[in-house]
Amino acid sequence: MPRTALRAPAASRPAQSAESWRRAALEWIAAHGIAALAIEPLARHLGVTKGSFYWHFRDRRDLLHSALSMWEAHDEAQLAAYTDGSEPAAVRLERFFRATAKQSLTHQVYAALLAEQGDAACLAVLKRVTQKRFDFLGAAYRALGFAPAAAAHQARLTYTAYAGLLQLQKQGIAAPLAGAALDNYVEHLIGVLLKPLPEV
Amino acid sequence: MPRTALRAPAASRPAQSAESWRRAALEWIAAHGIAALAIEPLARHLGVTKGSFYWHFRDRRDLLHSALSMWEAHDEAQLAAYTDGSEPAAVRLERFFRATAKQSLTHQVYAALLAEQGDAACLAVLKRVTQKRFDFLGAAYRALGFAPAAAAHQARLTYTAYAGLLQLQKQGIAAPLAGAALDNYVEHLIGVLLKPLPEV
DNA sequence: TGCGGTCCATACTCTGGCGTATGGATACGG
DNA sequence: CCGTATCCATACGCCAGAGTATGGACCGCA
Repeated sequence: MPRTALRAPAASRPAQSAESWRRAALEWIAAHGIAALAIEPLARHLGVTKGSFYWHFRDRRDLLHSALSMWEAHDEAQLAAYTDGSEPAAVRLERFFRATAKQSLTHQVYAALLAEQGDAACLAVLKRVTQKRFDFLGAAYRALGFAPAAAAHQARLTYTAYAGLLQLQKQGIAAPLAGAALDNYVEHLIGVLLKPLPEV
Repeated sequence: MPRTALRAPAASRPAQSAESWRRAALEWIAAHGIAALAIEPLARHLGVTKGSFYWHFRDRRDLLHSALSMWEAHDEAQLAAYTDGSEPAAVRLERFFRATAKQSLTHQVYAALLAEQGDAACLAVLKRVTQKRFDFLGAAYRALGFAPAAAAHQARLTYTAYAGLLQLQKQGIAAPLAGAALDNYVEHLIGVLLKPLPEV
């Protein structure tokens, strides 16, 4: 562990190796899951040894929490990009749908987090991120004219469909849905999920 | 490992300890995931030792595959109950929705299987089960009057919403949705997912 | 030139789970 | 009453990964 840096890390050198550990950890999680995040295999993957790791981090939990914090911040920034704009709700949601449909590291990490149950801190991160996204969807649906209760239900339906598709894609089931097929499906989703509810 | 039983297992005695191992394995998987399925902890949980395990099974893979086969057979039987009936498609689907909404061991195991990536055999089981359920939904939607492509999309939407809800519930996020709230949501789903598509 | 600080390699110990070997206990048939 | 088969406990060896201790390479600076 870095003993309370007495001197600033010499801004000239890169020396951002802690960052690479965090990034590598997220990629590893996305690929193999949280439980599979081990120090020595990751070190081998990076071409270094544990000596490096234990200089930058206290232990495995430290790396895990540190990496997830980084991920959470990134996700919040991502979401904010869709909250700030003052465009109409329908347009914003459509844009959100289309952007979210594309697989990326962020979503893979989310899938891993949702899949395995890590410790309390991991669950807390997962809860915060999920709640933020959920609230975003609920607000969007209300802006679309849904009644509060219906908006909540619709947000839940939309979000669970997102989460479920993530899992299925991750396992290679339900065809990767690339290109035209994906667009086609997204259009279907927009047709079903973004239309005002029929009076029941 | 049982050396090629020279004599039938004396039908008088229960001696079905292999079954208890399988059941316990499924419960353990439902609770802690596939990766966490270990022999010694499970033996401690059962109040026995590894000696018992290695008499009934060759190794960990043996138990895992054996338990999952049992689970798969159970799931197929469950699904068949909704395929056999000659009731109208809409009624059948509604019944399916309501029944599926209740959490149970089967669904927890499915969630675990969907979450972590085990070996090839596990993935094969997962694929078969998913495909069967998916086909069931697709056929039901076609019977409801959906065009083939739309039925496939709708089946995907429905199924991913199911899978996603499973995961969220498993993590204790999105409120367990018990009782009235659950019924309420299921009604919403039926309203959104079981109505014929509006002409787009 | 030597000194402190940064970053990593090497060489341990320790823990937990896997798989094996072997013997003990119980029940049943002859 | 003995032999055999079933089922499980005990006691090992083995291995991978966690965490620790220590030294060494390299750099900036006085």
